[in-house]
Amino acid sequence: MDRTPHLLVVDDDREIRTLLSQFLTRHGFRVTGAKDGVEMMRTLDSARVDLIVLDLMMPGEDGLSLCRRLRAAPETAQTPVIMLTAMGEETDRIVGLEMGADDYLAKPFSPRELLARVKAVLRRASGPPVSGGATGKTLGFEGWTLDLAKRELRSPDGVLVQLSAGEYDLLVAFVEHPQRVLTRDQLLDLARGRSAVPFDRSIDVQVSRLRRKIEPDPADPTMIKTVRGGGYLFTPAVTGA
Amino acid sequence: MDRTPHLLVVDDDREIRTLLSQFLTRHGFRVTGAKDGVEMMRTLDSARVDLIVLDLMMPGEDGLSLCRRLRAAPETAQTPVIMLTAMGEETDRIVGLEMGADDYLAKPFSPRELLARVKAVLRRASGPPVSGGATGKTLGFEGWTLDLAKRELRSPDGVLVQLSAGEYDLLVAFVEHPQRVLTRDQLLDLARGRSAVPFDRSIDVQVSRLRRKIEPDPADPTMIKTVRGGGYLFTPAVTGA
DNA sequence: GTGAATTGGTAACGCTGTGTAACAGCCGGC
DNA sequence: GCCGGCTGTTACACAGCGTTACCAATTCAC
Repeated sequence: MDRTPHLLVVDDDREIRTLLSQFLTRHGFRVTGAKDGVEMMRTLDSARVDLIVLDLMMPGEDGLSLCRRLRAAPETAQTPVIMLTAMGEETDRIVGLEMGADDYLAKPFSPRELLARVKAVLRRASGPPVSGGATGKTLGFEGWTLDLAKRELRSPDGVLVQLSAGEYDLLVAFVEHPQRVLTRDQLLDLARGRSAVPFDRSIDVQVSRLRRKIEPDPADPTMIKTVRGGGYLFTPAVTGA
Repeated sequence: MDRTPHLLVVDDDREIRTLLSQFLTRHGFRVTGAKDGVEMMRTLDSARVDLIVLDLMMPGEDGLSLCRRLRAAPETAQTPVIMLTAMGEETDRIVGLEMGADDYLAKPFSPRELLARVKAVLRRASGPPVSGGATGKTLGFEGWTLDLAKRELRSPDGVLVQLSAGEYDLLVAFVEHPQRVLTRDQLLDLARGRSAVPFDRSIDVQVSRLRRKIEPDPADPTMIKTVRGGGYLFTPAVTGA
């Protein structure tokens, strides 16, 4: 299984971004770059990210503020963050860590050092205890109930529908991004944490299998619609809780 | 079976951390480093730790405060702690020991000296009490009761269910990390204190045995769910006491 | 409008991961 | 030493997933 961790490098300096991307890619990670908070959020919105490398000093919204926003949003509250900063002062370190960064690195640093930190953070990244965790949520759509804690789906008449792990992950991706066209690439990333290979049809097949279990008439789907040339669209409104 | 003691070195100074890690690893221990309380807690949460080496003076939350927190939490109340401090004053020693540290070492110290203390504390700690286990507490889930002091499990109708030592340890690992997908590696570490060897299927087999004793229908498990490609998930909410 | 090209649906197949029975080694009790 | 229970290993059956292939639906070129 391809569980290559997906890193997101956020830095306004394009040179640093490409440098780090190339280096980390060579060392077996999948890397996406973002030049500011807007791009960062856009990426987080449509892809699963395992760790964020975040520059502290950026024009516009800076790293601290972005980090705070990450921590505030339930989807990203658990995502590890490594902060980069030009100033090696202790105060920044403390502020960064208090803001919720998982590690901190003062510029200039060697890429090898960042690599070591990334690996260390990922090794420990199996989230904090349940106390603060966003676990145990239940989502509803069109009478169906999706229990995220139990990984269970119930049909409108309360029957437990057996989903395979892959079908469940795909459904979660849809339910967390309703009423939006998701490309096969995005779905692959959200549900499988991997990127597409040429002529990848696995999402099509998995969508087909999922439809068979949740669509009243799989031949004429209403919940998961196909957008020709675009991807798939989850039409129901989703209620949280 | 690998019963190599697992040490956790908590110090904000990366140099000291790596130095001690290397030295202790060379002397036959498994060592994890943590740079602050957050990392410490995260590690404790996902791995079994036999002893903690804790720096007294750290930015953010300091060693004394962390030690207090360790003692307050039932899972770590029994875990031995060796305190490191830059100041060799008697007061600190007393405060440290009062806080619940098992031994105390003033910087600068030779690694050999720390090694000796670690061995001594482990020898002492492995004596009377049940290792690692939080004594005296009782946990409940879905009507079941797990008595950590007696190492006993009672079914919802009050019947004592006989568990082997391994099944019990595995169940404790699950119950202490509910609603989180635990990899086979993590479970092996939590329940057995060892790491996986290639093609290690022992966790699968043990899960299967445990299911046979606690699942209403072992063929369609509801409490211990399999996450294909991920590991296992303990779904019930756990109530403490 | 017609035929070709593109895009998507899904059956079928093979690889891989998981469940579990059977077996063997170990350890403790006697 | 013998016996019984526990644990890890092995082997095999089976289910899930990705790939491929083929067909239908849609779009494009003319």
